[in-house]
Amino acid sequence: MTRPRSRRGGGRPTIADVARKAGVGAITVSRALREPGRVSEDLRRQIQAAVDELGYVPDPNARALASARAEVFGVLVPSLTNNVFAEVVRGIYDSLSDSPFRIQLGNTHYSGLEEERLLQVFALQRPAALIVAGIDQTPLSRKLLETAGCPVVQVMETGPDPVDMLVGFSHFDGGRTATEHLIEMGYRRIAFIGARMDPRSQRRLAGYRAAMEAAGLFDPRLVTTTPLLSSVSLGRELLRDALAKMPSLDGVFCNNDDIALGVLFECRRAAIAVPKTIGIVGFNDLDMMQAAFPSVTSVRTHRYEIGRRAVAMALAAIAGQRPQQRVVDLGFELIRRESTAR
Amino acid sequence: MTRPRSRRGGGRPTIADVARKAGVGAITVSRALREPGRVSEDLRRQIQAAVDELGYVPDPNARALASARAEVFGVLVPSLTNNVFAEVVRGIYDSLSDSPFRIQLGNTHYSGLEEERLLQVFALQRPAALIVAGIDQTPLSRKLLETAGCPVVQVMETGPDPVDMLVGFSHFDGGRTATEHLIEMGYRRIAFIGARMDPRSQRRLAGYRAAMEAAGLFDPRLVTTTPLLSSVSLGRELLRDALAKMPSLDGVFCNNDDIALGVLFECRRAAIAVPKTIGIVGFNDLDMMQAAFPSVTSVRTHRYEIGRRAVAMALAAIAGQRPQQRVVDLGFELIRRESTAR
DNA sequence: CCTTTTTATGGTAGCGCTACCATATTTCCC
DNA sequence: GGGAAATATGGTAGCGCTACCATAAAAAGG
Repeated sequence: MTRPRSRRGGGRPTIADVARKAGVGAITVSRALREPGRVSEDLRRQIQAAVDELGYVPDPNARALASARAEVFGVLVPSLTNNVFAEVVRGIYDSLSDSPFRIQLGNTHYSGLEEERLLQVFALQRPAALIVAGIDQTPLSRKLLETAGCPVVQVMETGPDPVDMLVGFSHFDGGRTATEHLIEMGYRRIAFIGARMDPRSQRRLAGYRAAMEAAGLFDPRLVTTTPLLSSVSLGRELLRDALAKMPSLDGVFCNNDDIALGVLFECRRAAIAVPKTIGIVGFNDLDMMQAAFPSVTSVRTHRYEIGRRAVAMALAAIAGQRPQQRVVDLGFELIRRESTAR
Repeated sequence: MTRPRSRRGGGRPTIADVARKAGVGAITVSRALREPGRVSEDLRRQIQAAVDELGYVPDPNARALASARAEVFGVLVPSLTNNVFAEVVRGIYDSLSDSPFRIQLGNTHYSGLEEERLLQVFALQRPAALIVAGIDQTPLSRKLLETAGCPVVQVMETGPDPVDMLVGFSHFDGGRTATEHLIEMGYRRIAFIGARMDPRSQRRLAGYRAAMEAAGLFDPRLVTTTPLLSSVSLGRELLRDALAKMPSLDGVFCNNDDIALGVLFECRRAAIAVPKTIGIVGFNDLDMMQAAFPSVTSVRTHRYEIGRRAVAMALAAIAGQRPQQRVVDLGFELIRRESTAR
């Protein structure tokens, strides 16, 4: 006579096994595990003993089906290889590693359509929370987020109109601050060089432009952009392009640190003195900016902290707490280094 | 009178709705979606029409519960910010984006214990396949992989005894080839500099040592390592340490490209000529190695391809095909550049 | 002391899907 | 043309868990 239970399953103990062993109902086991406060001290101990003895672990799939809510955070980022998002994701992972929540990571490849597709897939799982990069969702994506029925945290930016919650900083201000620093250090013909001109890069460019116009220095020929993905090599090429258009440029604000490093290498290869002839500012302040020779001025952003804060806000919302502030601006810092020390 | 169905669910159409609309049994709908070949052309069309009209999408949680198998690939990597693993993960994501499989990503932080913990969590979901970095699992991890009941692909290395399948290359050979290149170019007091000495780095070091000993050049004072995580800044520090121990060194084989870049920057800062006074070789050949000035010789590894191949092998195994080869060596290439062109 | 409210526990009925088996229906073969 | 084998479809019974409601026991209130 074979035991009828676990006909297909791998024979793992189920909640019924625990209930039998502890001499209680299955539902009480379920409660003891999820809401210990609602079960008497006595039974709780008995149940815990049975759980330990059998090595019972709840099946996440059964749980998700029965409760129509999976213990999953959906996370959507535009890139997995870009160090910036890798840091945000790391902050999210670290913050969730001690919680029961798993992470469902999606890569939108900077595509709104792909973001819509992934949000649709993610919604099927009824996630406990959604974390998405940026605030420029398509109308459909925004509707999907609004109707997801779970806390939503947009990250990396600030803005006036979050779907639910928002953690980040102002890319416009970052771009303006970087440019003002170059102006302050005496540079005048300051170029903007940017690859992968996503909305955040566009706002950095807008900040650059605002600073340049305020100083009466703006000239459209100073701006060199491309939709290609950022890379160090691309930074080299873009500086060559920028110099071809405007041989007299004396400063560069780079969209990000990869580009800045490429610009630095190209300057050295072309024997252009940094910071004497050309000043360079990057964005994000990756570790290598500090190590470079000359070290490179950059706008430090708090990417890891953005990930952590996003999770903290989502967890609070799941626990039913309304946040003090739905929009958190974590700011940035200009780190002055040799590349602009004229 | 309220409709009893979708008591808790969000009112999404279920397989029963589709079956009713198409005038068939629920199980036939299920089959039409999963094994179209087993359902007649006629019904398939009817069912497809009903699916389209209702916008039906199967519930992954219900599917996982009923079939005791989730459409999930578990992926375990030691780091999310290390570009090397980010590329592997990108290859995995890209290969799975058109499949029904989701990805469950875990970060072991280079810890065997954490790997065990994550494997235990992942196993609960009964994933369709597991992809793990490295071949140095703890005995418990190895047992968990063997009893997971799904295809397992270890990646990043080659080796004699895979749990199931294996895609990668020989780090020992990579280290030896890099070192032999330096010897061939006339360098003699060649240092090894390495951070985060995980098993793969250890094997690169072993390859270095083999090449040095074969040439009668090995000296333990040439080896500088640290368990700290790799970074460009750390590369600078380690070169200083290495020079303090052995001021006459004339070549450096670096554990990875971040370290190599740090070494390059430190050389420039200390006005040490590269490649004249010191030759530098990195490992992985990140884009920036080509862009650097001077450009840096490195061992190119096929990280994205490793991810793609791992998925291809896993999918084949899921489809019931026994692989031609359980171990795939994707090799590497030494890319010679200015940093060793004495 | 007898209601009314609260607290603690359990039973039942699914969540939406698929494994398993049963039942036609068709095709094949000698 | 009759029986075996293959093909096509459906019914039933769960997968392991939790929402919902019911009930019993204890606490509170007058």
